[in-house]
Amino acid sequence: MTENRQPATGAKRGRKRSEESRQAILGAAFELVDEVGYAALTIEGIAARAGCGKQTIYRWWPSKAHVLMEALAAEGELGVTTADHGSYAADLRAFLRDTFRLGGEPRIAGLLRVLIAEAQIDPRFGEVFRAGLLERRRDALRVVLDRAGERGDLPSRPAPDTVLDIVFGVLWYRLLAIPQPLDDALADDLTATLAPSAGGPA
Amino acid sequence: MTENRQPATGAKRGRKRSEESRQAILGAAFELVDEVGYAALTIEGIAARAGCGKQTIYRWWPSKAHVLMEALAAEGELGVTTADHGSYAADLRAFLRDTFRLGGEPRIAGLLRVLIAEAQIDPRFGEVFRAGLLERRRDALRVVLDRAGERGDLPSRPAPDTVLDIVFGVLWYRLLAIPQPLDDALADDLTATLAPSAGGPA
DNA sequence: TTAATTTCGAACCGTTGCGTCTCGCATTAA
DNA sequence: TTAATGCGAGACGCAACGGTTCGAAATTAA
Repeated sequence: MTENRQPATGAKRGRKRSEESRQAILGAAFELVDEVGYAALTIEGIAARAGCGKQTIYRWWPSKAHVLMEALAAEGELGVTTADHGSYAADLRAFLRDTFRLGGEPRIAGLLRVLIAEAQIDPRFGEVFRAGLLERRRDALRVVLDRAGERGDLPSRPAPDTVLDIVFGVLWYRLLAIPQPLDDALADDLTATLAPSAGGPA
Repeated sequence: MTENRQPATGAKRGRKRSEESRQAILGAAFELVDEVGYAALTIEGIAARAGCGKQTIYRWWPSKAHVLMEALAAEGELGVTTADHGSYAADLRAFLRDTFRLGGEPRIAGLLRVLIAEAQIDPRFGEVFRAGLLERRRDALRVVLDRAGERGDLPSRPAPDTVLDIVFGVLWYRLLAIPQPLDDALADDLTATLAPSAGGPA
């Protein structure tokens, strides 16, 4: 064990981590996975394209999936949109359209697909992925639901947790099962189903 | 190319395929994936446990995922339940409960998870999996929806295709994203949302 | 300035499983 | 019988893993 001579607050001793290498690695991984596919993606290949040694990757990431997850966060900034549009239906509709548009980007969609796949196969990565991505998205939608609850705007029928399951369920199912366009029509159909007060009378 | 000397109807020449080996392989794969996990599952390991040569596996299946998909069909018989219960709500409720109960079996759930994961990573297997499993399940639920349509029992609000996406979306999302029990309460909540005529007045 | 610490790129190596191939034997139709 | 096919077993070359070691460079505390 290294003895603890540093002051409790950071200020480590030696050479700093190279931000340049970090970005080169993330960029190389993002490009390569698109060119050769996830199965053929290798740490050695990433290192070669990034112009760094394998060890520099192994030092900071436990697997290629971890690299890609960080690359996803770096390249496709996940804009969480939970602005207040005045009503539950409007909020939900906006959330769905934005989320679907993001999930419709082919590069993003491809990454999401292989990452959730790897999360099933590698339990260690699964934890990171669930906490770092899936739960965050659920939290974002929960903001919308909580606001609707305070407004008294929330239908009683599908329980809030069920709404979460339906929204993200449909999103992921379309990505994984039968790749289909994730269009606005689906978003509106879902909105009408989950927030009937919008399209109906009143 | 082998010349076509056989009569058009089967009746090949040489030794027949060993049904004993086939079942030994499927059983070994089913056991091993549970013991060591999908990532550590190897063709060599399956062959060793089944007491057969590697070639006997490679001759009949292109990958371990294909083996497991056949093992799933062999072990967990997928009972598709589309009996007529008199109303759309009752049919849907029964379908959901049965499907959820099946997906709740830990062994089955584990297999489903790794198979849809592999389908994302290996496109060749993806086609087989979508056609042989995902589409079949959609077809089963479509029977229920078509019958409801003929009865005039079908709500206008969620389009039939959207119902498919919601039902299977929630099912798969629960399996993949946040392993939760898939209980009857969820099935009933979904039924009430998709077939409101049931819980409501009239 | 100096010494300690840490990262860097590069190379090496043992292990593992893949996928192909070959062997000798068993089984079956012609 | 003869030809064709499936079988178990195992050898083979290949690719990638993942862990280690090396010298050089960079950074910071003393």
